[in-house]
Amino acid sequence: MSKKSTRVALACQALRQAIIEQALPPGTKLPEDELGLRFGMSRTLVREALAQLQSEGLVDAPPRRTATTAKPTLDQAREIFETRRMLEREVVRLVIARWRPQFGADLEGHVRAEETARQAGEARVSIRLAGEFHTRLGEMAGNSLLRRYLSEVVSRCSLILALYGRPHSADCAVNEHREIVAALRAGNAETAIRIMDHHIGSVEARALLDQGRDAGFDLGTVLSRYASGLDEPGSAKVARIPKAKAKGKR
Amino acid sequence: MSKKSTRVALACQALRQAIIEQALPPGTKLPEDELGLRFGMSRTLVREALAQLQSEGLVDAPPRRTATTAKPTLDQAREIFETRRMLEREVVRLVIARWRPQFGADLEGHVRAEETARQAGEARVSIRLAGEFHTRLGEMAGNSLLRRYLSEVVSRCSLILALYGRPHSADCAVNEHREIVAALRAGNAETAIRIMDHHIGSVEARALLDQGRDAGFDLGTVLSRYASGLDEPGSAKVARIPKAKAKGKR
DNA sequence: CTGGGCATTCTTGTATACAGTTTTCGTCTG
DNA sequence: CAGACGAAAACTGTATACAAGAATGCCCAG
Repeated sequence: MSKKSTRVALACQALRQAIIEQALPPGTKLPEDELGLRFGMSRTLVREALAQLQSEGLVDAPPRRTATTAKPTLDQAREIFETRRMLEREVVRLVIARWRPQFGADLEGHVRAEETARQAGEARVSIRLAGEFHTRLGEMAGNSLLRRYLSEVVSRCSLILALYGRPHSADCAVNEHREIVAALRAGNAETAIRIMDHHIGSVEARALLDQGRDAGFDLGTVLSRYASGLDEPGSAKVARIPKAKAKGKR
Repeated sequence: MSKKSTRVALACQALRQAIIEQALPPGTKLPEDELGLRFGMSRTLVREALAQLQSEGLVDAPPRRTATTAKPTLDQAREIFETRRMLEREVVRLVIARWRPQFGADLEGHVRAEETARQAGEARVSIRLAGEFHTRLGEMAGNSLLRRYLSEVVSRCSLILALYGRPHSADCAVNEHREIVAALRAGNAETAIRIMDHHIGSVEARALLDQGRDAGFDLGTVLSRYASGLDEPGSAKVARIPKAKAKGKR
């Protein structure tokens, strides 16, 4: 939300990315201490970040237990997709209503990037770009609240795919995105909505068909990839540096 | 969101209520210290509550300055109403789709309560009930995410009315609510949506027509009305009680 | 073995200390 | 008298301490 580029916002961003890109599978424990250690900040800030992510539905933080990456139930998943479909519909309407030629170029460029990533087999990048396509549309709708809601559901859908979907998702998605752009450009709202609905439907189907698997992974190594801009010991931006009484990873 | 009935949730609730009922006009300063004093908790928790409310759009908390009750711009107000209209539309559709006879009785009871409050001239209660009517619909839609989004926009609309609307708002609203219930009962989605749209439109018109006024009020006395369940000195639920180094209201 | 404590350890809940920023206000100067 | 300066006051940012609640594991009675 607010662009306050504070450290908690960075931590948030790092975790959000990691969760969305499915690097931290649903259910992964997120102990405040350890995150604080990794991010080079105190639990106070980690806790703030976790609260934020919880409100975005990416993290479960039940009262007196360790937070985990969210693990939505099938019912919740359905709700999220239902909501997403509504929002995307409205976004399409708004984008067409406010259409600028520049939008077309912009979106087409994005789709090209998706295609490139797909061909390169860059799963992680593909996933991110696929989400960003929708986010981008959300921006074009010119309603920041709607954009926020859309971003939230899109993120959560990534999470759901990680939980219930099959590993390598965004394949045909690229083509569907291309079709959507074409429909938008043509300015036919009903058509565009129909395609978008179908697109979401196919994503949902992919998600709710087969069951998830658990990959092996390590919290530390994964996070180190996402913690750029944080935890630079010599940053000197901060008065006191957390003591980090490293106890050797248990 | 999560029903964790912790103290911060209570503080949140108290502030939210106070803001929605327009007891704390937009722009009111909310210093962490003073809130902590009032609520009998430390800044840590107050801060958490404020963060939550900020994410709901009820509080502005710019980086290094005192938080205030939110003061949306006209543009933001328009965005919020636009979004609300979308959500309410979808809610109406869903409610009709899942209609139970009990819904009718429930809603009619609610409208009666609104009517009673209106006649009694209970402005504060009227405002709350008017919002709850929509919230109630949100529950009947059977989609908790959608419900959350709806609650959020409804709250924010109350805030907007406090800022830009005329003092005593929810008058004719009761009748419009009655019409909506009738349309829902009839099961005609298109009609119900049309009425709902008109309803939101009239609320919006009321809001964005004349400008706000500032009433006299005092943070302390206002909050004391909303802090029930908090700050009971003998509650003994907590180990340590904040020291409350009362410095006599400046 | 085998389930039920009970001690130990891991983590979270919450208050508080201290440093750094922003505001406020009074005073001084042109 | 307006604006500038500067010191004091009011707050927020962040780390940390300590208490208390879960989780884990171990030992013993049955």
